[in-house]
Amino acid sequence: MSKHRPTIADIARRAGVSKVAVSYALNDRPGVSPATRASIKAIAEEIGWRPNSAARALTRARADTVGLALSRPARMLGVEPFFMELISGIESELSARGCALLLQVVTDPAQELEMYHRWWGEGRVDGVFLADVRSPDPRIEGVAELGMPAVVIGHPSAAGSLTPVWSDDSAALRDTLTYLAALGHRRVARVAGLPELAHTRLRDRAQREISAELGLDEPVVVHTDYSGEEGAHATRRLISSAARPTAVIYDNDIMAVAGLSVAQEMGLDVPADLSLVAWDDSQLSRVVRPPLTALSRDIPAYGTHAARTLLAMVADGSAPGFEDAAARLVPRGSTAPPR
Amino acid sequence: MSKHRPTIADIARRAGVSKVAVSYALNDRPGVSPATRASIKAIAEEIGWRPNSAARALTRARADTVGLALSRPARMLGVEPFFMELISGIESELSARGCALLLQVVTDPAQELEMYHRWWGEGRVDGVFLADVRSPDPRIEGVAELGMPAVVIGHPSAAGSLTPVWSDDSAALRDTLTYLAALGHRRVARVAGLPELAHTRLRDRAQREISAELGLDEPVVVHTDYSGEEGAHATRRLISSAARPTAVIYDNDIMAVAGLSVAQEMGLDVPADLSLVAWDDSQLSRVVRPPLTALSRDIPAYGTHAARTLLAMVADGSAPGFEDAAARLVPRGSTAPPR
DNA sequence: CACGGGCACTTACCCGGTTCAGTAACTCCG
DNA sequence: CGGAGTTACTGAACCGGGTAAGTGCCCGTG
Repeated sequence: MSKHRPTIADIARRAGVSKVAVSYALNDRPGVSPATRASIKAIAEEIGWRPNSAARALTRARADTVGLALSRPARMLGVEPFFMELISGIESELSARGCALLLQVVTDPAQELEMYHRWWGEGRVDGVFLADVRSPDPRIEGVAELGMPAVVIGHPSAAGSLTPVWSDDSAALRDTLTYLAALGHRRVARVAGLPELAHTRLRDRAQREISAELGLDEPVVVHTDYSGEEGAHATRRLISSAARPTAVIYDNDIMAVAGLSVAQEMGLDVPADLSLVAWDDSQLSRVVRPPLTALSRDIPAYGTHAARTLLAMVADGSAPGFEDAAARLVPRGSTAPPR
Repeated sequence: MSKHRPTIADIARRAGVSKVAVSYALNDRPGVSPATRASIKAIAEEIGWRPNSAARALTRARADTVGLALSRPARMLGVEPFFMELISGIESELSARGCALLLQVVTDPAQELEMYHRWWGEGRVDGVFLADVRSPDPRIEGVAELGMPAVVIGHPSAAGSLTPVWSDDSAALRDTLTYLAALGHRRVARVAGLPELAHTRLRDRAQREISAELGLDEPVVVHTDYSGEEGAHATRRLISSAARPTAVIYDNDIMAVAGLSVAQEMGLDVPADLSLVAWDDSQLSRVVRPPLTALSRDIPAYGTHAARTLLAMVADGSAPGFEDAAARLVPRGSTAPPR
């Protein structure tokens, strides 16, 4: 067997036609007789021909690849199931359309933007996803300037001129606070994520407004880096504070689990003494005791929608944003009326 | 500003030389005077030129990309921090060498092999990683046949003719069992992962052999799908069995946490009534009460070594395998002498 | 039976960067 | 001062596909 991958020239030689005829035949374009087309396809199949993606990218100016750079420290990435689930959802849509995902883990947003410059300049990708949007976020303007198709995974208010795919955190928070208020809670605190992230700020504001509306106390919000350690620390502080909250909402599940452990360790009964809600549901929420009441959403579907939107942008030059379903509150054993 | 990305022809025109001179200048190859080289580089910098990766791949027959396809169901992926940490480690090495990572989540190994066929046939990747090796695993032979550089993330015994990068699970298990034996445990069970995975089998065998050596009881091993649910279920069964184990080793941390919850729910005191050990450490192990004794390893470093090995294979055609450090036992509050 | 038109296929050239084989001009040396 | 060797650079071809613009050939038709 020859050591080189077969090309259309090889097929053309075998079929006794020009390589143009082969190209037409394989791309199902008119200009070849059915008989020739069939024989060309048979030969292609037989020698295991695949179109060289580089050659194709060169003429079509399409890479059939989209990029995702994540700017979180490595230790943070393992922690949250969110990204893996998002990626698997993105993938399922991409692979169905023969598109690949280029992934890069970087340490900061500046480096991420530089990555996008490189990818775009090198023609490696047709578009990118932007996650973990900050406010303000230099990536937004940077990517917009490049004219590269991009989908922001986050609220429109933070997406600038780019196309957003988002879910309504405010509605989810309203459900949760309404539920907690109905149970009789008045002091609902929140252990939030990184304060520089746009969605953290949006949640902060929504919580203040909705709390006021519902007649709850002004909420105490503690910002963390999403790690279990900081979640535990924040919980300890909240429990020890003068106006101890009767319910706490955590911006991810690892912090909620950490909070649960801390509360139990400090002799509190969950949910009688303290109710806990985890934002984003995972197996973790279900395996601890009591199981955690959680804000559940279909993250793979979220990724799928983002991918679909990005592919539409690449194909048509633009695409409408997409609002995904809001997270759904799943009450479990960690919430109850306060004592 | 022109709508097209600048090419070396643009630079050549501006510099008043041929595009060949530009190519030589930009690649630091002899054949251009220092003055010309400098001016060409300045122009390239000024107009923001980047080499088109497709064009480059076409001539050099190098994609500067390696692939990783993961064949686990989506819901499984989010659960384990392992892959995200591995990927971030792989990335850090790749990006330092200007290489990209193509990621694909597929549903089964057959599809994964098909993916590798496609990638290789299309010239999209220079090599791939193989994770979650089964025994037997059709991917091993399939990839070997293609002649595609590949690194197996797993034990040499399962890697066939491919190059392995692995860590010694047997040594880690020996440390753990020796430690538990020293504490006085005799019935040490294990809640293991998928039985079809080669490393699960290796651990199973090692556990039997080492247990016998140390004079422990023949170990009970329950296989699961790595999910918290099955971990909880397995733990319930073990606790309810006639010969209840006094210590349990879990093949991942989510199952260990699930097991901890189940044990506590069933009224057992951890560690007095039941000692627990988690294989692979994460934040999770530290935030629960008691914190879990864990087999800790530097997973990003593992990924880095795998990437380094693969890049060496791509460059030189072959590379020696690499044995990474074995997991280190980190004793925490979940292990103690049996009552 | 000449002519328009469609079919099946080819020739020629492009994409963007690399490589090989020149070719002038300039330097060195006997 | 002629020939060898070096330097700085260029033209043409190539990688593996794609597209635009032909070119014969057969067919139907007025």
